[in-house]
Amino acid sequence: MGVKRPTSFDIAALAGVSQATVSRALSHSPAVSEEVRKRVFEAAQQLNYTVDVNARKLRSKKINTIAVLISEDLDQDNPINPFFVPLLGAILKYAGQRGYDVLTSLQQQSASWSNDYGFARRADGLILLGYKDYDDYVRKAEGLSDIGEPWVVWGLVQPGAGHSVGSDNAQGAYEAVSHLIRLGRRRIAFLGEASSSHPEFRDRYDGYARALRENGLSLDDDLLADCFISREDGAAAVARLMTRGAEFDAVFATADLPAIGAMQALQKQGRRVPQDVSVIGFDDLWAAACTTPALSTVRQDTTAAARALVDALDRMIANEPVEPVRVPTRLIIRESCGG
Amino acid sequence: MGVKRPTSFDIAALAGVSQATVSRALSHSPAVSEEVRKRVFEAAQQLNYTVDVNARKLRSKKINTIAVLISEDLDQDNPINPFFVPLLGAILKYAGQRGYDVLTSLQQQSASWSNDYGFARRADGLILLGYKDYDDYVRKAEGLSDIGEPWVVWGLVQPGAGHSVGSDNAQGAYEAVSHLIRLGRRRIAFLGEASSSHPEFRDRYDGYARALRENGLSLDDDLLADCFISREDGAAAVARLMTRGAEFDAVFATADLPAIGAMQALQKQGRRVPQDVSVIGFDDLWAAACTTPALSTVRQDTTAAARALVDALDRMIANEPVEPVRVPTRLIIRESCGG
DNA sequence: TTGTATGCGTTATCAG
DNA sequence: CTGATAACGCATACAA
Repeated sequence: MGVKRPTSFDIAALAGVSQATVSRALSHSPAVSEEVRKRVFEAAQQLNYTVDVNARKLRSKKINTIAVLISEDLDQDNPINPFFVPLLGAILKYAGQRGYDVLTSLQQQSASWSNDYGFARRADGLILLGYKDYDDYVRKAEGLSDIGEPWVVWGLVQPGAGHSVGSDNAQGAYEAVSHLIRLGRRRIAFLGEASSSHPEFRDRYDGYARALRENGLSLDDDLLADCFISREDGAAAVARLMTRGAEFDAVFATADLPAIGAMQALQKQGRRVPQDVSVIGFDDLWAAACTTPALSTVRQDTTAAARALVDALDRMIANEPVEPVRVPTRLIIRESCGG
Repeated sequence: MGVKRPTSFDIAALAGVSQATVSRALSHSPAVSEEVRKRVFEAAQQLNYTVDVNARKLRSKKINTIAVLISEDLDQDNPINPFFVPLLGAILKYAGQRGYDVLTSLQQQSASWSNDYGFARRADGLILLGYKDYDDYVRKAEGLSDIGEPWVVWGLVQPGAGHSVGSDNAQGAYEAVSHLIRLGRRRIAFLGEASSSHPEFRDRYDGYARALRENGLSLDDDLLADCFISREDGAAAVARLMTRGAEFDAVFATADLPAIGAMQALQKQGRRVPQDVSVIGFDDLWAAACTTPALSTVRQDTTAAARALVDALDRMIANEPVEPVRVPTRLIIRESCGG
């Protein structure tokens, strides 16, 4: 408690060198003799010294901190999109390896990305997870551009926009739906927002549509059910399909949460999964393996995503050019699609 | 990019006051006239000024930052204990409300809590989530005491140890097992580590034992199956019980993850849940509502937990006395226990 | 209520 | 390779 922290001057005195030399030695500057470096480290250890990061950050240009801003308010049960959880974990891990501290903040979706984290020199750059729709995204992005701090956003991948990193949504959906067709399914419902205001979901819809087309199946609007990322929405969407008398033998959902809701709704209506209806989701939440039947899904690679995000941000911080990244997905076959 | 950040001197010049006055005005010091405060805020807004947090942290004693250290390596599928996720979310939210920044870090369980975060004046205090066992805990705690930085740990509640905040594990378990007995279950298996090296689980075991005792049921070692917090462990534990021919009509697991694994293993062996075997878990992960049947469980109140953790830490930082906190749990009845 | 002066603990720029 | 010395941007004791 009361013990005063030692400063680099204390180390200098103990090691018999100047304070400047201590600083150099501790930051592994090449311009310091092995002999002196050793003395400094020993003194530091002896006094239990560590650098005051605040002084360092004040003085140096780079701050070695990344801020992760997560938009919350997904729904009641899931204040944050569960997919973000392993993604955040991967970011924490990889950023840590790269020597970055990570500040994490939950934000109301309505809040501006730039308000809290702009300008304060808290972080060198921002990683953004989640936005409500494309308009919301654009508005927030503009706020960020104004403050000039580097940022990357997870989700949509825009050609030419280096700050965009996302899964290969179209391809992932294409593979999932192709698999369903290969299993003999012909009437495949699509659960999700296909509107252009949700580009990621739109991409998944495009993959869905392409798979149908290439297999000579026609698109049927009766099989489209709008829903957002929640179990309740998925259940409601399936209920709507059934109420309107749509016939379907498979469901492709744009996220695992609605897929799980869909399975539960189907089972409640006495339709067996996968015998009567195949179900495939998107994300591969860990809970996907806990449902009965276990959920087949399109896995998003959170490790690769985290690397891409942090690397992109790191390059932007260093003022290097950055390309948008599209992270490959992988189809995970469990029980819910039957084979 | 290249635009230089304005400093408080720039604001001072624009507002026609001294830098010190700017500082006072912006930190809402009472000793500044309304008139001047207004001018300062206008100037700040005009120049898009925000305080450099690093300079502030260097200069002032308190740095308004909390570090959350999460021990990882739970198992392959779950690099971090899923229960920590909503807890972290609640901490981020509440700490944000209280004006704290939050640094989050994943650590190998083997790592020392103090190594990275001690001394560097990154944070005013530490919140610790997860430790391997009691020995591990003690070792880490000692390291922390050495550095003298305030810390609180989630988990066990030690009388007199203000840095300990946890659920009322014994009571939660007691209520769950009592409920099973009320449903007519008589042979209730306990899944978890009951050893004294895992105090939280030991408390849950004590609650289990008390419920049996008070209802005239005897403890039977045949119904105890060691397992840690993972689906695989839960499944394996049930398999062991069955292999050794133990008869049981209910399972109480010390966490949802093994409870889910147990359900899956039971179903795979053709035993119906809840008709043949009731199952209750502990935590109330969101995934508990996604299983079939939906999992009954003892909910840990992450919101209250987060408040308790942050409040305790806040008091320690302010050098005020702190009492250990035991957060109440709530039994959530779903389908897996049948009633 | 406001201004002046000082220092927080580093890193960076110069000399030597 | 090392040592003075000057910032970094703010908060605060003290004086007015």
